[in-house]
Amino acid sequence: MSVKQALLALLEQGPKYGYQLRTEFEERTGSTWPLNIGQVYTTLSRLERDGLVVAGGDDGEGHVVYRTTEAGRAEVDAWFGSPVPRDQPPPRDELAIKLAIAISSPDVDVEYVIQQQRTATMRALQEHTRLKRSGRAARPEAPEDLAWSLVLDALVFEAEAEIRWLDHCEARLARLATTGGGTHS
Amino acid sequence: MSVKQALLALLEQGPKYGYQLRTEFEERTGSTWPLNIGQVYTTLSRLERDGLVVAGGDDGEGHVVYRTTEAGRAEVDAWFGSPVPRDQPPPRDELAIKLAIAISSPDVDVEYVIQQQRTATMRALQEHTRLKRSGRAARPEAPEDLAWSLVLDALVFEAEAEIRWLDHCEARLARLATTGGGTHS
DNA sequence: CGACACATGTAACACGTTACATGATTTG
DNA sequence: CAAATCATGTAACGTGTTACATGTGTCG
Repeated sequence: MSVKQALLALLEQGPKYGYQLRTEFEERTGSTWPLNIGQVYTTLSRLERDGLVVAGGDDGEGHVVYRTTEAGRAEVDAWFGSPVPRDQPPPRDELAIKLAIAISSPDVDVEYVIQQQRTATMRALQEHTRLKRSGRAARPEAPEDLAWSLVLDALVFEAEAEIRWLDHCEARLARLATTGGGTHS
Repeated sequence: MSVKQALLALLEQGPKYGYQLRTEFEERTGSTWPLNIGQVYTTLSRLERDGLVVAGGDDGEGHVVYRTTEAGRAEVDAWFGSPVPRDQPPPRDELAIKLAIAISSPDVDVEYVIQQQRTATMRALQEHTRLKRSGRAARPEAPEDLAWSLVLDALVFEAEAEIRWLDHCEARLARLATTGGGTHS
């Protein structure tokens, strides 16, 4: 649900062809989220079918160039003008679901699950900070570098929150084990 | 990619039928993520097709009862035994993508986008804390209540991290505007 | 020449959502 | 009786992934 709008937003800054869209998408997010070229073309077909973009208009090099329509422009404005919905059913959080089910399952060593996850998340966190230190994002001058830097920060913030939550879960479970709690189920 | 494993894990605690699986899933996650009943049946069909569950064995009330196979049990063990992958391409973050593209787009008021999002996320955060105060999660005694409590905590931690990130973005952009930066593009 | 990047697609599949169809049982 | 809940499914669609097919241009 985000590739569609992202491609549309990129197209609004000037007509582009498919391969170019992938390149620009990856540049602006610092190659954090690789975008399969196949998906670019299928998404463009659907956008065209829905009247949000039109193909046509040579760029003098024989590329299949797309540009936004009025409806497409409206869609982009709506995207930027409204927040990503964070109320109502939030997107499913696999980790939270996993722990929730693990807790009420005998035969599952919840402590171990938590420790495994923390190790993995900390490794990811270290990789993100390493990238920040070493990359263009270290001294962002161009807007694209700033964008990359901020994307990396988002990943860092998310990872830190996840680790804090895991610690929190561990503490709650430990307290439950020592005080009344006892065995579950 | 999480409903499949969740249903499988629930089935490993005893044979169940479709409707029952939805109820249990929602109970254990405190109705945070409603699960469409249609998806339960299609997922069960696919699990059966893949040899992870088998249908059959009456429960004495004419329900279509499923139970895990050996392969299904292995799948569940693998799920609990390995972390949710947080390295390599992390799942696409719509908000991060949106801001990254917005930053390198003239004609987009990034400040406004950030403020809109912060308002929405703070509203969601308040709703989560309200639920925590008022619900069963306030004094978790049963394991399911603890699970719900922890799920709510996860949502709170995520929302807080998002707000911190938005503040961070705003600060970086403000600094860029006052110091050298100037207009982009 | 051979490998690699550029460039455009198609097909098959996985997962998820919504809406529809159908019927039994329970409860006000 | 009417409405709600329990219960099982199917169909159509949206989005995303992987793999395959095909061809051009460039560079060592």
